[in-house]
Amino acid sequence: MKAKPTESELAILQVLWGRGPSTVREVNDELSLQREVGYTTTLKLLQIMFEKGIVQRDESSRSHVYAAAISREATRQDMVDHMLESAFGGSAAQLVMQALGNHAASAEELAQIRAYLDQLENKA
Amino acid sequence: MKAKPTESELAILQVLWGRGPSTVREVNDELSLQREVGYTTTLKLLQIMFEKGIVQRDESSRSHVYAAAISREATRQDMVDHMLESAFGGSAAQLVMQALGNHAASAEELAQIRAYLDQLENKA
DNA sequence: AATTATCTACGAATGATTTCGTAAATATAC
DNA sequence: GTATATTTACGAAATCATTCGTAGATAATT
Repeated sequence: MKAKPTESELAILQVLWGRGPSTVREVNDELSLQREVGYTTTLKLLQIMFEKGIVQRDESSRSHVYAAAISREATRQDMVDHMLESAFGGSAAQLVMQALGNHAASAEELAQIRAYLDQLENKA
Repeated sequence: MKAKPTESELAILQVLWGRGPSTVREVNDELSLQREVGYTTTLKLLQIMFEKGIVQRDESSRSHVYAAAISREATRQDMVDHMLESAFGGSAAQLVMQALGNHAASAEELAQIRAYLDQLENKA
């Protein structure tokens, strides 16, 4: 099952991952902090995402409660895989260097990455 | 100037970056190796990309010759930046680890990344 | 009880992307 | 020179993503 949320869907998933299960109102309120978005627009998107199986919902109360049905991890991985395939010729190293290049990671982040590399190599 | 090519446009850019300046026929022949695509579809896409300024073209011969007008590097960077923003909360380290996680980089690639980290830290 | 507010469902408009058919011009082959 | 093939330009259909208005049901307020 490949997760390929659209741009708007991803924004909603971010809210659900961050807040946990939420009503349309709650999702819309948080989205509205960033950009203007109508309530029924958020509602419609959540309904579409429900049909697609991207979110699940609890209909026991009048205000349905939506929750992400795909994990942040898995979604990120699918997005990275897709980008690797479509733009980096499958080379993770190329992607990594591009990501670090113009994006001035902090010393702490760099150390974190080194530790991760150590872990990867010890496993092999 | 933000480069945000669509999926199809990216596929064409890949061909142009790989082959250098090419005719519609040449681009279409290469694309056809991967998936079925009509000649006029490729033509139309290149015309649209020309209008958008994504490619340039030489009309001196009857078969126009198209070339990428944006670099692979810059395009990759824009894509990475966009993904960082939309899915990784701006954390390059998170993206890097996600990219290395399920994608079993070779020992050679890992070494390449280490060298790149060294270079980054020496510069700071 | 009547009014107001909130929520869901639905449909539809808008815009972007992708695809390809057809016509006209030009070149190539017979 | 006539027929065939190749190429460009154009338009338009098909699909997808985004947005929101309206109607109807339910709840809350007065």
